Amino acid sequence: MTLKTKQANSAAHEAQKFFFEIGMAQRTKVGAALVELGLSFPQAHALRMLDPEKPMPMSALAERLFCDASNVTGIVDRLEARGLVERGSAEGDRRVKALAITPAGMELRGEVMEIMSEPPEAIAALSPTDQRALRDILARAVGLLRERAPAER
Amino acid sequence: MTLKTKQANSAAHEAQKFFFEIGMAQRTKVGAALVELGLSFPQAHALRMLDPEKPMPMSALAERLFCDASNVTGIVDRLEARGLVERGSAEGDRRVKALAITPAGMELRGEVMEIMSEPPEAIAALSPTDQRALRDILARAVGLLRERAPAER
DNA sequence: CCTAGATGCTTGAGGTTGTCAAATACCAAG
DNA sequence: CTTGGTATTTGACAACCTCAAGCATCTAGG
Repeated sequence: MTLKTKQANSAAHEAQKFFFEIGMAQRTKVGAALVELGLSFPQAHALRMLDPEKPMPMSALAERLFCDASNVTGIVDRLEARGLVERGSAEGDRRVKALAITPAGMELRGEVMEIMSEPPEAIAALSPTDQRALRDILARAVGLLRERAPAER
Repeated sequence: MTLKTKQANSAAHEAQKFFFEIGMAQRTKVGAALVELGLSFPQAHALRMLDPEKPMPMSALAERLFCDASNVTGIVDRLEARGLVERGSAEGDRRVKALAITPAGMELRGEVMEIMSEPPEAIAALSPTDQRALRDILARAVGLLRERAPAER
């Protein structure tokens, strides 16, 4: 412990190093693909989070985006200006705006989903066996996380 | 293919879904820890990329940050204003600024490294066996990537 | 030497994201 | 009807980011 610095717990730390590197590369790739669509990362994320089935209040979107409600105003402004999203009125409470995706928005949203679900090159390069193993391990990881912190709110 | 949509290649795609989710959570956690240090993500990243041994030109940092050189000017301005970094002069070419980390910068850099090398909760929650397996698979992934694209510049 | 082009960095304009505090409009309970 | 809470917007301010233009400096051709 004193000589070898941190030998213990090193598997998770090394994994994190690679995880981070792959994530960085992916972020760059995705970012480039999004500019092609004329979308910034937050805009794309907002489009992803919106429910095609049911309109959603601004506040709900802010929560999903982990940012201030006043920030969402601007993001939605730009999306609405391009006709991708509409601010409707919610029934029962005239304060809340019901965010709905327009057909044009759905179209773009589809492309965004495709871009962002595309696996990073590093993962795509793995053997099918490794890919399955990776998926299973990551599935376990998020599973463990969810069962450990279920009462987060 | 027509009925089941995309069944093929789904392992990598599912893996990517989990990968993205873990990455998002980690980004939030790291971001929060960085504000504690009074650092933004780009600033922390810059600090990480600087070489403690050898001063580095602005352009080199811009490359590592994947952004425009003019952007680096501002980021370094703020780091320098806090005494974390110094713009020295490079020998041989009076145009280039040699970026060096100050002792205070090294201190903060250490904390940043620690924060960012901390594995996401999801990964930390895995069994040691899974952690090792994950590390090995990710190591193979970045290895494959590097050997496939060695002549990137 | 000296001049033309290339290179490293900064500056300025302009846009998006982000936060906070204050304003507005509305709901809901006393 | 008044009082307090909630949803959204606005305005001020800061950071990040890109592009185009500018400045100083280097380098190569004549």
